[in-house]
Amino acid sequence: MPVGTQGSVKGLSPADLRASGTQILLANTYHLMLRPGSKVIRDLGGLHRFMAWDRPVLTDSGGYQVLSLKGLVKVAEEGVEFRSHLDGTLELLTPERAMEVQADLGSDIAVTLDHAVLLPLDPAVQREAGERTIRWTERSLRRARTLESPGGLRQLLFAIIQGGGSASLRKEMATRTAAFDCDGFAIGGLSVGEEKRETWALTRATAEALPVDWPRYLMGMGTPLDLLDGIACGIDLFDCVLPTRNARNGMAFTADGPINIRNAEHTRSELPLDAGCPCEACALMSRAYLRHLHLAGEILAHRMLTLHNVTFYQTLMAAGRRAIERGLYQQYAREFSERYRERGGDPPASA
RNA sequence: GGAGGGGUUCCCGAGUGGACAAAGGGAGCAGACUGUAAAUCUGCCGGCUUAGCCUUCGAAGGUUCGAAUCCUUCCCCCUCCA
Repeated sequence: MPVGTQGSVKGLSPADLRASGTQILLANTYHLMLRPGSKVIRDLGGLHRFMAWDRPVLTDSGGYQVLSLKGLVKVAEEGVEFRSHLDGTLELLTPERAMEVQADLGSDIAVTLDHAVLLPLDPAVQREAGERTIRWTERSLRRARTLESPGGLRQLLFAIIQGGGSASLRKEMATRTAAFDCDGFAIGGLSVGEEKRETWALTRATAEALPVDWPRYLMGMGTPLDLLDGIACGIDLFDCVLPTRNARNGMAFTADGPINIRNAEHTRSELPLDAGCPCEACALMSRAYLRHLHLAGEILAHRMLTLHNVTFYQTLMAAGRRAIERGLYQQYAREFSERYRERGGDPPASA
């Protein structure tokens, strides 16, 4: 799921997103609640109509903003108190309100409010955040069942699982969350300071404690290799800002590893970003041209690199799905990883 | 011909006797970015055998313990007047 925090995958139009192979987007409760306001979007027929996107949307509940936003005032049992980053207004985001906003937005998948924490952290505090997340999940789901979305859409509900850096706590939280009546599960609070090995151990522990046939969504990850590793742990859905944010910062993901388009080595390179990528940038544009656009501050650089990265991710996932259907996933993931890691760069322009 | 202003490290531009290899910005080079307050942020940016040394502030010479800063001559640019 490409990330479209404010109802936009920065730089891409709905047509671009369709061309990239994107099936579902993520948007954000907190940001859209502050601007333009969830009632405005509801009155305009919901987020799909508002942003001219007719495919599925998942909305994040705003729990991540506890970690990312400077304006956080406090996390209490009632909910999360924020100082709006737009005008300083004090805002209380409760589990109930998070679901009300998401119902107004009319996302296809709404997510419960959670209490995410950064690692490392005192185990007692990790437990506390996990327990609070369970209570908030219960409140979120109860409220969500009383709500109606624009157009009578039946909104699917995903429950977020926390549990910090402890596999046993994660397992327990997963088991207890699995007892709730919901449509899928989101694994939150990972890639927040722990070692990568830990990330996968925790992901696996969580996923194993969840019912097999329900969708599992690993929140906020990751790199192309992360996605392949995540799939191997039993994950079905991902979101991450890396392909879009890093595109704007000059990074392109390729089968031969990430490249920084600013680097001088691309000055005269007539190669595409990735010869195997079906995106418009790779079909038509050289690295030299994209480098020039980026250094010149041209908006087109951001659009084309974003289009490329999102297309690259979607192509990677589509190929992964095909490999799974044929029972060849491990081989697919290994071959991709080896090339991605080992070549780790571009052939010289003269080659 | 007369009056005045100015030449600083790739560029713009501070600096008017010691804290100056020289502020700041740009350009350039490299790095970071994982449920987006990010088209953002960080580092490097004269050379070397790097707690030091060498070369550098238009050129040459001089004053001084010490000069990008003061003096002399020269070269070059700009403005105004005739």
